[in-house]
Amino acid sequence: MPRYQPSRIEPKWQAWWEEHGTFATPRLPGGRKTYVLDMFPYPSGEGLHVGHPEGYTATDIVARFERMRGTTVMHPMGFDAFGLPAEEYAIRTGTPPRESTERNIANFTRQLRMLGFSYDWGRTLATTDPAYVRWTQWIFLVLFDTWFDPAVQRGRPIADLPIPPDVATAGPAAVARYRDDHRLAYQSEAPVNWCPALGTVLANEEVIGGVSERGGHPVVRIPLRQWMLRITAYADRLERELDGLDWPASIKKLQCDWIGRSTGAEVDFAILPPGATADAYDRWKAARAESGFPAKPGSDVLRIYTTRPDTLYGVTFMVIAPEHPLVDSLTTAAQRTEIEAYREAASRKSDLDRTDLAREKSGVFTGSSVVHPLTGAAVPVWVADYVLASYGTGAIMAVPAHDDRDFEFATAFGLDVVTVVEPVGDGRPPAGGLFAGEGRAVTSGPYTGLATRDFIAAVGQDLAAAGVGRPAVNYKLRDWLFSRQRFWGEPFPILHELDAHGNATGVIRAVEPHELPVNLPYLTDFKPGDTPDPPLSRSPDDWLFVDRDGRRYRRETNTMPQWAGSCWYYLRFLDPHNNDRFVDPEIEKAWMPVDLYIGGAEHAVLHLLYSRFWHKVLYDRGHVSQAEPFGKLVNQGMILGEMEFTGYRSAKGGWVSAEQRGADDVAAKVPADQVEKQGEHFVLRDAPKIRVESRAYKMSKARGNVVNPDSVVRDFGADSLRLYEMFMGPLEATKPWSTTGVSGVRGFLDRCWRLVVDERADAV
RNA sequence: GCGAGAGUGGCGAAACUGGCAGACGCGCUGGAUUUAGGUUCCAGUGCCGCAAGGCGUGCGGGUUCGACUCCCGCCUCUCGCACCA
Repeated sequence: MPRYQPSRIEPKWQAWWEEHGTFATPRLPGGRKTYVLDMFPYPSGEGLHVGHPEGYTATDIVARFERMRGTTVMHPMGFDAFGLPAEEYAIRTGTPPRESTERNIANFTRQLRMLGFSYDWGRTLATTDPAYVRWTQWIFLVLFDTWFDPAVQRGRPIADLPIPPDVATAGPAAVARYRDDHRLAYQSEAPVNWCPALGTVLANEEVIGGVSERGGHPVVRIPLRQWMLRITAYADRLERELDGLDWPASIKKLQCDWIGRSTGAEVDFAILPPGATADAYDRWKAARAESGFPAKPGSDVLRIYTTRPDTLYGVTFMVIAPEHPLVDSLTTAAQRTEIEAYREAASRKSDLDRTDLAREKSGVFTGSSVVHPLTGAAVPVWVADYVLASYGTGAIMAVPAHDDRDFEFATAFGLDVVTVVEPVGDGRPPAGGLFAGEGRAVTSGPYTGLATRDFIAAVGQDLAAAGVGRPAVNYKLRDWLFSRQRFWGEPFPILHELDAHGNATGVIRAVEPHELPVNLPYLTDFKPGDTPDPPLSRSPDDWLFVDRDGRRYRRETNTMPQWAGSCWYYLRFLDPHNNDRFVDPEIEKAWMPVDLYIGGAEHAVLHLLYSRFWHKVLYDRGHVSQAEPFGKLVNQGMILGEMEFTGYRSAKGGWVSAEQRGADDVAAKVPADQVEKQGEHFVLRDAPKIRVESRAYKMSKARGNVVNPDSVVRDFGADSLRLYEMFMGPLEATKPWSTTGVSGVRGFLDRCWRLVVDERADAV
């Protein structure tokens, strides 16, 4: 018998499996079912990375094990193929993105087959397939056709939206606009990071220090009409329904933090006209006591949100965001120049800059004051960018004695600090005048002596009774900015009505479901332009303009973000060839939820939150049978490059120990076999006094430490690669690659082979 | 700062509900094959000790017939989040 030769064994059986449909999954499970899913890859031009097969091997083990136990197993694979790299490659080379994407998918498929995973390849899909895009667009139309009813905490058809009488009497156009404002998919003017040099809008993460991460070009914040998805309506359910899921605690925590629920109160501070007399405030107070707390604040109040209404007596100033609508009216003539300049500077910063760590506090006094609702005292109003317009009401009451940000600001600008809470128990005095914890109230009028919790309850009632406050819940989660000024994405199935002059009337309508998909037009030029106008706006007229019912419409020219396709692919795998529905309800009910979902932790928040959101909307509208898509989730860790050792050489050429190196000594790579471990440190084998530094880096082309699965399979075989990756350590851990480790595993497989095969015997 | 996770040989690590600690691999040592080096194969390898034996899962305590595993306190490291009022 011959030696163990994976290069002969593996392709033979892979061909056999394919020929015999070994891993084909029936339409419905016979008895017990399990759905084992990998996070599908983006088919990049580089091909598979050794990190991919780690999770894929883990799910493959479970899938094969369950099949052997008689379970019907769903184990599919597909491709998340829309996205920026294909588009940039297309722009560089002039190749249409669909061409390079198809080539990359073919290469990925070849590599995945070579690794011998037991996927049902009859179910494969790519998010870029027109037949798939059709249903992505269809689900978008479900979102478009849904409003969130807070009374029942669930999405309902837009036709069921109650129309207030004053809207109804204003005519059908007003009703349509009212509906548009309540849909889960809606349009709004949102400030975005626009980079003129790159001709594109950038994500917050792509802007560093006010310039683009790529190329260092200036980025400006401009308002732009955008499609948004009302994920905030589902914030409460997205948080609460994490409970029943078998997910790592850290991922649940991450999602909770991202949603960021907090409870507190909204409080109105009256704005009195300059020179108002004392009784003007009394009149305002009396009117408020009668009318109660208005749903929307008028221009006569500054509404704030606080989690600590018990610190109201410690308020020494107010801060509003530079984008707050009252900035103009609150700014006095003397302060106007300074405020304008500050606001201008703030508009150039991205959100990320503004929340940059350890930044010095900055701000400008508006010149105006508001009236404290409990004491009647005048409180000065400042504008500062540490207050974000997009959270709460965009305005805060500052309590420098009990909030470290307010404390920093007060210290920087010499504002008063008034202590109103003291710690109870060990009686430690607050350090540095700052105490952010809960305790007992001091110098707080009638509330003095109350514990924080009791104070919050009591003052909440009193504020509500006086019509100047109410309990409130806030979320860090923002609505999801869903449109991109890009070519390579799903077009929105939306038409904008035009008037006789070709201008948009503001009326929009959905493309009829039977007209889907709206395919991308053929464009020779899909580069982003000088303006934020999307590439699709340069489409040929026969794509761009359509006539319906005697009216002319222009298609929406933004495209959907890459997340769209990955939000529901796990449903399409169940019924990939269905032309009538996105998934057959009987099939969906039989297979869902996904029993095991494995993928990288980088998707802990975005992908997993977005798909849960879409799934809940589909559930509310009766299209799927369960509220949550993924039962058990496991996050694989990253595979780093081979461990690298760095030594230092002096100008004379001799080695210098790492901890004693001077500024002039140069780093040099040391081969691993010249290094050994001594206690806590690595040293040179020939000179054990010389310490070297050790570190494993992320695999990257630039560093040249990328390991290609093709060469690993060629040198050692797919089974050695798979077995090695499972032996590297815990799936969840971040760990370095080791080629000697792969060869060790190959030696182990060689030994296994010899246990059952006598290589010295003649061929049978 | 807040949160989560992890500390076991020279190294990556295993040990499922408390029941023979260190499977398997790397490295190292010895041997076989080879003109030699490399490759391949076989054996050994937690630490101390010639041995008998003793000691060992970050440190200190506790529960238990029995603790890597459970409880309390401390130390170290890694990862995530971080002006969200």
